[in-house]
Amino acid sequence: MYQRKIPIDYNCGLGIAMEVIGSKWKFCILDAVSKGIQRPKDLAQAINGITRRVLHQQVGELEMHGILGKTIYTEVPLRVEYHLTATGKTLLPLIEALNTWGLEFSPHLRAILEGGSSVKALQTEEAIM
Amino acid sequence: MYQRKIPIDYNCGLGIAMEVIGSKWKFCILDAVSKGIQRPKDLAQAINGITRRVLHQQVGELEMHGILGKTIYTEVPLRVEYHLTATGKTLLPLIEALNTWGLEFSPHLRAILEGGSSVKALQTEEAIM
DNA sequence: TCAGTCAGTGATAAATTTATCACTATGGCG
DNA sequence: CGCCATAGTGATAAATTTATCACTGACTGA
Repeated sequence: MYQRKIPIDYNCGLGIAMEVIGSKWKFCILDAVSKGIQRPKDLAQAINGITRRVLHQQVGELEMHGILGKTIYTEVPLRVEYHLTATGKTLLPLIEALNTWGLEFSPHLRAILEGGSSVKALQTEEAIM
Repeated sequence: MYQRKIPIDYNCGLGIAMEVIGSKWKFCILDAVSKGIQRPKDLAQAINGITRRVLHQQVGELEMHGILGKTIYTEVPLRVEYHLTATGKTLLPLIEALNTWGLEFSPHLRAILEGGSSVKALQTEEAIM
């Protein structure tokens, strides 16, 4: 794994949370696992846009951080399943809340980024006094 | 601002949320602003480790996304204040929750990353069946 | 004029995260 | 053996985010 050069601030809860779950795919992975999708192959199919390589990287970090657990069944063909640990389960409400917020905010972001001339309500509030 | 090459998925709430608040400093900035620290200079002092340049970048994005509003007082010396918009305020509970979670998780992360030989409870659960 | 405060910008480098592509390894099965 | 499916790794490039450093600009007051 990548060896950090800038140290983590263990006193900033937000920083810690970001370190553990703040990446492009981790939320999605946890969400999928919580819904019963447990095998790498299925995860890769279920999560739109992720590649096997990246999935492994992210899952590996989640496992290392104690958010996901891994079970290897020595069947043929090989079967591997990931599951949320107790710690991992404490994240679910946060994920759900963030997802909900994001979906609500989505149209605004789209309007802002795509030069929405229609939606102006939430646009930059800038005032000169 | 940086021009994305990989497009955003507007259907993934988590992705949207990450786009808007998922960065090293944004949470901290919002937290500070919500506590009444509103001027750039004060924010730069209050947030440990951030530089003026980066602060401006991040604040600018938050403003563009409609999370922060900006008021310019044409006094001397110039005074600028940022404040949470209505949308921004909807983020506060999430920030609080993430911060709390992070602080609770902090010791585990530290133990894991710093080769903790003492704390083993939450370590990788890997089983072979 | 010169230093001092405050807010901000431009160019660029460094750090970090994600993505690509080509591989290895195990075992079943025709 | 050759080919399938599964899970995984190594090397490296590309994308993205953060950091550095030197600036501009407006204004005050000595």
